[in-house]
Amino acid sequence: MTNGRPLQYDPDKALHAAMQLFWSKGYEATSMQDLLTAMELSKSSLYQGFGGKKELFIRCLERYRTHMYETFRQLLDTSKSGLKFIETILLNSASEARHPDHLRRGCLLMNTASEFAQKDKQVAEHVTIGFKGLRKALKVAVQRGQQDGSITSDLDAGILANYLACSLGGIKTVVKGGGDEKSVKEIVEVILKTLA
Amino acid sequence: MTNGRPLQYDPDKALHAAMQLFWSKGYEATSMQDLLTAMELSKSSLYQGFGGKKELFIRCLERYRTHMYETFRQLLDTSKSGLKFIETILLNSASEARHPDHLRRGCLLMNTASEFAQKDKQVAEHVTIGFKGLRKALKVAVQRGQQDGSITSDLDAGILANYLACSLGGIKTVVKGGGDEKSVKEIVEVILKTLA
DNA sequence: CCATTTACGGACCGAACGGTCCACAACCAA
DNA sequence: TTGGTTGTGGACCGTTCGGTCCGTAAATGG
Repeated sequence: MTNGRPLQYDPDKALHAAMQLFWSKGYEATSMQDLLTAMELSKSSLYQGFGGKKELFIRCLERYRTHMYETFRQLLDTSKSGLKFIETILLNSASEARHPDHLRRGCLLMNTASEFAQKDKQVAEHVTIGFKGLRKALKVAVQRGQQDGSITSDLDAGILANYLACSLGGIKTVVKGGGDEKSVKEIVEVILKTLA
Repeated sequence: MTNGRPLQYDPDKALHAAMQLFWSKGYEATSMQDLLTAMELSKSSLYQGFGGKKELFIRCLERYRTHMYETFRQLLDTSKSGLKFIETILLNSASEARHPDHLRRGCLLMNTASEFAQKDKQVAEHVTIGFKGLRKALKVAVQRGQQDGSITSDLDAGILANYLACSLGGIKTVVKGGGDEKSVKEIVEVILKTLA
């Protein structure tokens, strides 16, 4: 019972650092050493506090997901219209094209889906959950757009949300593949035209 | 000068096997052992014949790219219209959704862009070349579609080609993220509607 | 001040990694 | 048959991987 030596690191900060690293480098390419350095804790502390590499990674996925939802929610609340919200998100992804390499890192969820969602049931499940939440968030935005008239009601909100999730993934891919910002912005325009 | 012992393996077959493996597992997750087994040759032969892991990988990228172009060219030649060609490509990607995990592997070029194009200049260059070729092929198809009337001429062919490359990448991502075929087909419909 | 509890640093582990090297095998020309 | 040339199998290399373990540090309650 009761307390022993207190933690010498901030678990939240450490988790954040780990997430950033996984996000930039991917799972396989991130070594325990990398993590220890970035998280500023010792190996024993990492294993004690987070279990191991995979467990840590999954916690990073959860954190990323949660943060993403929260960001979307806030952004939607402060957006003039549903369409404007979506435009902001798409253009935000597009703007990564002019970032330096290490910041042109896409979306952790999609990267993970691409890297090894197929190989690990547990990870795949978390990716699926994340995608589902993304589509849900987009659907809410589309519905709001359909209500405020900024988005066509000719198409089902769920389908449009899926379409947008797909487009978002495509943009991330194009940017990672070296697409310049101008091209990506042109693509965004086409996508937005589809919604209007 | 002249000949010594003849090769005991088929270089083309071996390269093909390596490509399949990299395609399924990604670069980092594919070990030399995996490659030796799949290519059915010895370590020395691999180093002698292909240089090393990275060199081999790049040759796989080249092979993939070439094969992709060839496939597209043939398909376009036998397609009723530009739009039909694009529909075929998109639906083909969508159909991966019902494949078993190890065959739901997306596109080697895009996977590579996602995995580590940022980390290696040489690889990044090959990815860029591959993307450029893909966009070019799509542009040709769009132009044919605009000529035969199956695709709108309201939008620039180059922009539409970029949009399609993006959409293709998005579909691959969605499928990898566990999207079911029905949803993906609905997405394809929206994309096709944009073109018409 | 001591017992207990928890966290930490770092030595250590076996396995796997990509890569090198060399003795030997298999072919050709002379 | 022999010398030159190329390919092959496998031992071997140092490094790094993720992970374990233990002695010690730092806190608490009695």
